[in-house]
Amino acid sequence: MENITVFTLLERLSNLLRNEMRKEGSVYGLQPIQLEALHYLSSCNRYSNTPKGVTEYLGQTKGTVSQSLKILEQKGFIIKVADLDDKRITHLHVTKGGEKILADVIPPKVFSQISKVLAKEKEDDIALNLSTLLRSLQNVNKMKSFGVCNSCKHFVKNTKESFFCNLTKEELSRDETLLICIEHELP
Amino acid sequence: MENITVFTLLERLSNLLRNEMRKEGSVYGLQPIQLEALHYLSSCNRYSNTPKGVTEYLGQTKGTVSQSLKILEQKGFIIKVADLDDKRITHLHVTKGGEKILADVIPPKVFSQISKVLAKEKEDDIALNLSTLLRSLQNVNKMKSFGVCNSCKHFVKNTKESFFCNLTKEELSRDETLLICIEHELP
DNA sequence: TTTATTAGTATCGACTCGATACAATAAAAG
DNA sequence: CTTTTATTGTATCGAGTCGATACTAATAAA
Repeated sequence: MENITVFTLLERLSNLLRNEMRKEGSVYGLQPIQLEALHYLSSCNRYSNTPKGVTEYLGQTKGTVSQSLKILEQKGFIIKVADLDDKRITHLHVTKGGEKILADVIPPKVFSQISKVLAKEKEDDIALNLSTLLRSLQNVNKMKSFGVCNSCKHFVKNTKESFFCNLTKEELSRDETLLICIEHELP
Repeated sequence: MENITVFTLLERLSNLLRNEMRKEGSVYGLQPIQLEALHYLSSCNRYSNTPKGVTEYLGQTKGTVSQSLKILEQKGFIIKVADLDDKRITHLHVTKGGEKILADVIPPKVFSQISKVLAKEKEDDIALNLSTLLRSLQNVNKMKSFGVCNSCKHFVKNTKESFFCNLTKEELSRDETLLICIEHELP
């Protein structure tokens, strides 16, 4: 057993990841944080694809996020759509161009090759452990969980094809139930 | 089993870590990257405590690292010592002040509290998995391993208290064998 | 001795990020 | 129904990151 702490290991993995993101993103003139924002927007639901959502997910100030989103918009990777009910809210949609870049860049090549080196069970085991670690940190920190819709305590499955959110009191499509939600809470 | 990839989980943990480092470091006017450099310097051996070592460990360009080190020196957290044999080389030593800050900041509070939430075995399990992941990524990337001296293929244990490096052909103290080495290679 | 290579610094421009200030809208309080 | 407060988002500033480039000094190789 190596006597390296979970923290130190995570610190090193974190650097590796960030450097790789920088390398991949630079091809398209995107910074790591911009790629992460784009990645989030491509996998969150209609309650979460706002500047506020990105802000809370990335843990930065709204001013900072506003700038990053401005650049993503200028480059044509997202478009802003005003909310119909609340005029303060802007929804951010990833464009075809944005999706294309994400498909090329996420996950970075170094990470996608891991599957070839590690056994499937081992990879699942790692994912499970990382998941446990993340949940623990979120609990200690009293942070939002940002889980997928169908694992939320507000999620209701009426029939095989009818889904409902008890918080927003709205119907949900099948695809939507697989997306990240800003209001997610574990049962 | 959640269908979130290892990459995505690591991305989120990485953000959490970085934000926490920023928060902790800001108390002392230090940026995340500066804390990481200081952390590395406090746990590496005499072959590795150079600007070059920090550069390779953090995966950045030497110009960038040179700037960060300049700030750490100005703040009195490290001192520069010229190498006796090779006049191009500078060794970086963490000062008492630097050690003090590290003890306060590393690991960030959020991470040290994890031990209270998770069982010891679970934490060890996570560390083992992270370690496997890191080694795999380093292999695929053909990166340096930056392991501790006594797990290196150049390490020789003569007697119970006599240690030797077959690469540098030098004697090693007991304490040194527990430090990170830039020349580390797995057997 | 000449020519690479290595270790490190200095400077520049594009970008991040927190802080602050601000505008617009919505919700709550009176 | 008006006033106050909270929420959502943008704009601007300064300190700092980071890669690129150019540079110096010292060592190693030809």
